[in-house]
Amino acid sequence: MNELVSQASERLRSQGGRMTSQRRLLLSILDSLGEHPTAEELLLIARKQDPDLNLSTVYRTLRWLEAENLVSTRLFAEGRRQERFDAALPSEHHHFICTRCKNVIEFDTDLLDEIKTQFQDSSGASVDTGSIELYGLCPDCRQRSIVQETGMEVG
Amino acid sequence: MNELVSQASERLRSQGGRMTSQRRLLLSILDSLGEHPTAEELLLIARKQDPDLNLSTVYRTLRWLEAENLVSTRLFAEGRRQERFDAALPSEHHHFICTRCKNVIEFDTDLLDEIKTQFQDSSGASVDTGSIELYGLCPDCRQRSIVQETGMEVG
DNA sequence: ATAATTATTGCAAATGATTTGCAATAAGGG
DNA sequence: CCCTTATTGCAAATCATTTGCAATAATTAT
Ligand SMILES: [Mn+2]
Ligand SMILES: [Mn+2]
Ligand SMILES: [Zn+2]
Ligand SMILES: [Zn+2]
Repeated sequence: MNELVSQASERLRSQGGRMTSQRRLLLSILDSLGEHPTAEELLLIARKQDPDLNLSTVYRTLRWLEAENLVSTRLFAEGRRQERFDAALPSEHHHFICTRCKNVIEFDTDLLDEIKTQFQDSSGASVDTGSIELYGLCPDCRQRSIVQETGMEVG
Repeated sequence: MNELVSQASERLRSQGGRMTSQRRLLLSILDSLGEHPTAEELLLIARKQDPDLNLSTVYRTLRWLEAENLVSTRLFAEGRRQERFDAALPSEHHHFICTRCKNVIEFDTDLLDEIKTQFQDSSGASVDTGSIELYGLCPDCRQRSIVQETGMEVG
C-alpha cells in the first residue's frame, strides 16, 4: 500500500470517512504518477481500471485531498484556466514552465526563505508559504530555437 | 491623457485598430486604479460613466492589452478561479496574498534573478520571466489573530 | 462635409471547467 | 448479515469567459 493511500486511510478513519475503491484507485495513481494531471487526465488514466468512474468523483476526491493538504492545486498559465493537481507530498518545490511545449520542470531553492524573511521584515506580515513560477524555454525547445535561428548547435 | 491610453493609441494606430470611447474609459480606469480588478469589477466601475458598457467588451479589451503586454493576468489562489488584471506596466513585481482577508500586497526583490540564474545553470533551460506568490497573514490580520489568541498586543 | 469601409460593440447563445442535488449503492461497525 | 449513512454516478446547474452576428461608429477616401 503506497504512502498516499495509507495517509488518506488514516485521516478518513479519524473523521468517519470511508475508503472506497474509487478513492484507492485515484490515490494510487496520484502517488505513482510523476506529473501534474488535470482532473480529466486523471479520470482517463483511472478509467483503464474502473471504466465507470465518474468525473465528479475525481473532483470530490481531489478537493478532499486539497483540504487535507495532501495535494496542492496549481494554475500554470498555459492559456487554459484548468487546474492541475500536484501530489508531491508537502515538500515545498517550485515550477518552471516551458512557454513553447508547456512542459513543467520542478526545482528547488533555498533562496525563497530569504525572500520570505525580507518581505516579512519590511512589511510586518507573516508569511507561511510561497511559490515560484519561472517561464522560458526548456532545454529541448531552447536548443531547437537556437538551431532554427542560427543553424548552429549549442554547447 | 494618461500613460496607458497613449501607449494603447499608438499601438492601435500602427495596427489599423480604433480608439473607441469604451477602450478609452477602460484604459483610464486601469491606469489610475491601484488594484487588481476582475473583469466584473472593472465593468462595475466603468458603468458609472458608461452604463451600456458590456462585459464582453471588457474582456475583449483586456485580452488585447494582454497580447500587447500592457496588462498581466493573474490567478491568485483565492478559492475562485477568476482572473485578475494587473495594469502595472511591465515592471516585474510580486504578490503577497493574505489568506484571511485576501488582500494583496505587492513587493519587489532582487533575489529572483539569482534564482533564475541558479535554475538556468543547473537545468540548461533559458528563463525569461518569473513570479513569486507568498501567502500568509497581512499585518492587520496577523495583529488580530495574535490579539485573539493571546489577548496581547504585538510590538 | 458626406459617403464608403470595416473595426468594434452589445447582445444572446455557446463553451469549458467545476460544482451540486438526489436517488441508488456500498463501506464498515455492531 | 443487517443497518446506518458516507459516497457514488448521473444530470442539471453554476461560474467565468468566449464567440457569432447584426447594428453601430471610427477612420479614410471622395
Ligand atoms: Mn510539482
Ligand atoms: Mn500587481
Ligand atoms: Zn519546451
Ligand atoms: Zn489580511
